[in-house]
Amino acid sequence: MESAFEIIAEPNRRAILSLLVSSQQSVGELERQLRMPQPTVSKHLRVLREAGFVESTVDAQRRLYRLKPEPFQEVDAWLAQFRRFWSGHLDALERHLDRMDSDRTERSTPSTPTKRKSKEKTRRPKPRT
Amino acid sequence: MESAFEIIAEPNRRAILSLLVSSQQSVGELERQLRMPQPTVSKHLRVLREAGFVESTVDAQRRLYRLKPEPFQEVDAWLAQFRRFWSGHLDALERHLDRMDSDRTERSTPSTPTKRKSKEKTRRPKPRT
DNA sequence: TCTATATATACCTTGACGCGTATATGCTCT
DNA sequence: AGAGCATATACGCGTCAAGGTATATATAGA
Repeated sequence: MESAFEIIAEPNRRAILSLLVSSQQSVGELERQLRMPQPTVSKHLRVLREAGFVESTVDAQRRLYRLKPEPFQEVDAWLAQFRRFWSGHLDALERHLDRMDSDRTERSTPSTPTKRKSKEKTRRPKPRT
Repeated sequence: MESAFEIIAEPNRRAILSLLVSSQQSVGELERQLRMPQPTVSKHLRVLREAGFVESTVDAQRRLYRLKPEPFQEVDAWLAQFRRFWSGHLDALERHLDRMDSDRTERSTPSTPTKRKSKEKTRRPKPRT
């Protein structure tokens, strides 16, 4: 349960985060809105806190939880490498064309030199490195 | 294993996706670069394919896998609601002020009418800040 | 046809995670 | 001090997913 990705894999935790985006909330408020037992909420909040998604302050008997930005940025940073791929439809088209091409020409691997000929089959008894 | 979030929770799957961002790859190429057993790679690819992250075409005995944009967009869409929060420090200040206010006014739950039986007090001897 | 290669799938085991229940801790007011 | 509320934690359980090993399927070449 280290990475931010595992944290947000849980639907209830995503729901909690979505609720906290409007304003900070106490455990009881989250509990009521999400209609889930209090221990469940507390436990998810603990996970979220330890992962740095939220922090809490004490208000009498309550704990007020609010978001922290860092883990979101981490996720966003990872997602960024794909953004150029899917946000631009240009890229999608590009890849589509590239694919049709490589389907026939038998694609060039980035690492492998690819000395392939036209109709040369991919015959290549590659020894396992 | 429905949501896109659960899919990218797995580190090896994220690694596969990151490799595919440069160009499409065969299972064997991924296997070598990631240094993990072939069945593992195939299994992860299957999960990724069923979740719509990748698609494959046949090249002789090989399968060439490449990315598909939709699930990434889904993740990004969810992340978007938090973006205004972490990118602008302004918002952080806003939240801080809002919090101090809501401490006193005691927010009302959307579904429950909030029957504060006694007059609301919300004692707060230690604001902690 | 037989063999080597490339990928997929089946079976099993293990460990982690989420939930429910019960209980503990902490705070406040009377 | 005692009661009541708000939250945290401990424990047992069921499930599910990931890894490993073995095997199945498909394709190409001799």
